[in-house]
Amino acid sequence: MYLDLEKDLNPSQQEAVTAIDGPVLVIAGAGSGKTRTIIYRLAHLVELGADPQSILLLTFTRKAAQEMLTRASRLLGQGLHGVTGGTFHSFANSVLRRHASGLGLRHDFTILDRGDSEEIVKQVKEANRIGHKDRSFPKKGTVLTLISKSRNKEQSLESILGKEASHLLLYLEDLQRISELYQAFKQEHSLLDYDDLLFHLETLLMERPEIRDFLRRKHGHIMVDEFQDTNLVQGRLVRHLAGEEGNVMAVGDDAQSIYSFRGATVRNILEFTRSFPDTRIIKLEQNYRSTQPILDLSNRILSGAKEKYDKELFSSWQEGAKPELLSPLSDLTQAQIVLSRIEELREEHPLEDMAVLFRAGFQSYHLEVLLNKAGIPYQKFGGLKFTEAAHIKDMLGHLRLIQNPTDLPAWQRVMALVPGIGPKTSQRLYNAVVKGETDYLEQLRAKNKELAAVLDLLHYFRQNPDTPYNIMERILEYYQPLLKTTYPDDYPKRQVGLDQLSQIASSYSDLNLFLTDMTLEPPDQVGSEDPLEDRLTLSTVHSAKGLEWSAVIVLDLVEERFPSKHALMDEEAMEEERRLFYVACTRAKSRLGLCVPHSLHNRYQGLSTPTRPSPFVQELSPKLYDAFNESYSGRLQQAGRPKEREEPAERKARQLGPDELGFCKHRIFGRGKVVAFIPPNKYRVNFPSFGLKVVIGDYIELEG
DNA sequence: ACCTGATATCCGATC
DNA sequence: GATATCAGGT
Repeated sequence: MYLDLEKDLNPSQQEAVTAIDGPVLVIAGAGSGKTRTIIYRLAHLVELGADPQSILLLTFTRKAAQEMLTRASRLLGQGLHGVTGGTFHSFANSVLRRHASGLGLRHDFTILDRGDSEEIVKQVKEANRIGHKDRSFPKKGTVLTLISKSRNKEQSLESILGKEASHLLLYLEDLQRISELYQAFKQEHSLLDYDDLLFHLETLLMERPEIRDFLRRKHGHIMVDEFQDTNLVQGRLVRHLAGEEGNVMAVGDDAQSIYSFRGATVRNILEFTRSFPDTRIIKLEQNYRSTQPILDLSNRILSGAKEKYDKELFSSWQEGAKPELLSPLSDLTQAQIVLSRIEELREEHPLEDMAVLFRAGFQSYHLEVLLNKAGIPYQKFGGLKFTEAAHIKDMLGHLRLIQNPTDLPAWQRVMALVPGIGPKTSQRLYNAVVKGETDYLEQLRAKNKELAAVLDLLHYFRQNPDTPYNIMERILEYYQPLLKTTYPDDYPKRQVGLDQLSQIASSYSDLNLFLTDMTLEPPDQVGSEDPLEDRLTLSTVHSAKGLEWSAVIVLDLVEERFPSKHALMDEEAMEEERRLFYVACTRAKSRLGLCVPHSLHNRYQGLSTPTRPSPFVQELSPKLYDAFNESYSGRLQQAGRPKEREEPAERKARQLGPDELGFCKHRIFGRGKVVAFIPPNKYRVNFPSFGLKVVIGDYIELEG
């Protein structure tokens, strides 16, 4: 059996598949068969006799890599054993494990997830009494975000602060100090965060040319997917690995770049041709996914961009329903309306072929409640991850501590579970353990039976290594009772989570590998029920990247939500929001719904605040969609019919007309965007550095 | 001295 | 829902 490229692919795709010598840059529009092209290229390479081991496929998630490999082997009718496929991070991890000693690292280093890194930030901050009792000192999460941004964008903390958080500039020195202490702490205790994986790999490749050359020889064919979302180090890593004349293919779409917040830059696409002078550039512009009406609307979103994209997708399917603009009265009724729309669409499409997309994880809460009530099964991507739940972290903490006794975040978690031990004692114990001072330890052990039991348990497994599953079974014996006391309300749910973790663990024989996978590629939100069940997808737009559904509904297309309020004052950020919206719309094959609620319910003020439609929606010509409004009876009504009444009765704040809403100046907060008027004389204003504030009218000066 | 529970504030997207 | 600090108890 061999591939019929001419029958299965269009000419551009064929070119991309067969250009296997030298560097290739593929600019692949949304839905242009990018994945298909990569799959055929994989298969084609192997068919031509390339050793699968020589292929390196770098993708955005491991899931993506795995899916491509499975589909390619199905196409070929043979397994593709030996292909290295995964994320930059997982690739870096496996190289570093093998060559850790070359960098003065322990080969069993621990990888920190975000929460772990925050814990370390907190610890160095407290130990050095930085920002002590200062309420306005940035929180550990903010501190970590800034440090990581600085590293990812390879800019000084000062310039990051100046651009994104100028109100924190007065803490610059403290933040720099924390950053240094954080780096030193990781180094000292064999801990690596996500950024370290990439930078350490780069160091290794530069300092050890023999290792670099070995990898170059091994991976004669490199493919990089989602190239628009790689950051500077990743770009350099590709260059190091490929060499100047390497057989490297980068696939990306500058119009879909949505990760600049973590340092991704389209510069990598632009500079690809400079790094590899003989690059062939291939464009895929024919869209095989969406109907023409959906593409028309999507193209229109891009045409409003500041930076122009020199492509316009055209569809293979002309016919199709126009996108729908749904305008519920509030975000609460939006959930209701989306639910009924899904039930209608269900007549045409299975649940698994539909998705509801949103900007941030919490935006689906209302809908989730209703879906549960209505008994509609769903899976959610983005938002809280399986491994971020407290009980899972507790369990993994024990395992990590067995593997690396100096893993501080794990230590803190485990010790916090022991009665009578709080943060101070835990810290002191940790210091004693690291320094090998047994006196203090013994003293406490004698007093605290529970402490002795836990330490003995950990010690036992260090002496007698066992499978992750067996270790977990043993730890559960003592953790299970704790679960009930600490989570009296929802421990059954958490019990299920632990069972799932056991299930996953049972397929691993190596503890280190299991732990690494849990941080690097945490399992998708594990549904409790049958995995084959027909389920609706709820997802953040970011997590929906690369995926497609027949019907897609996008929530909360109002200012502050989508675009996010963090982006309102920053032009570049707004452009990224625009591309994000573009990505959301181009996920849809035949049905697209855009929701623009008239008001948002504000839990903490206990009232509904009016909204303004997203500017990206406002600039769309009404010809591009059919509009429906929610009537006061809760039903959708085609727009253009006589309206019943202007304002809902319960609305407490008056909606400002578009002309009245503008910018204002505040003596302390600076310039901000007026979001709403709250009678009698207050305003809700979004200040770029301070966030949303309710201010009294007398204190601000309205512009215009 | 330090643990533990109560209370106010804020909330983006990911490996 | 989480984080950080405060107040009360041992």
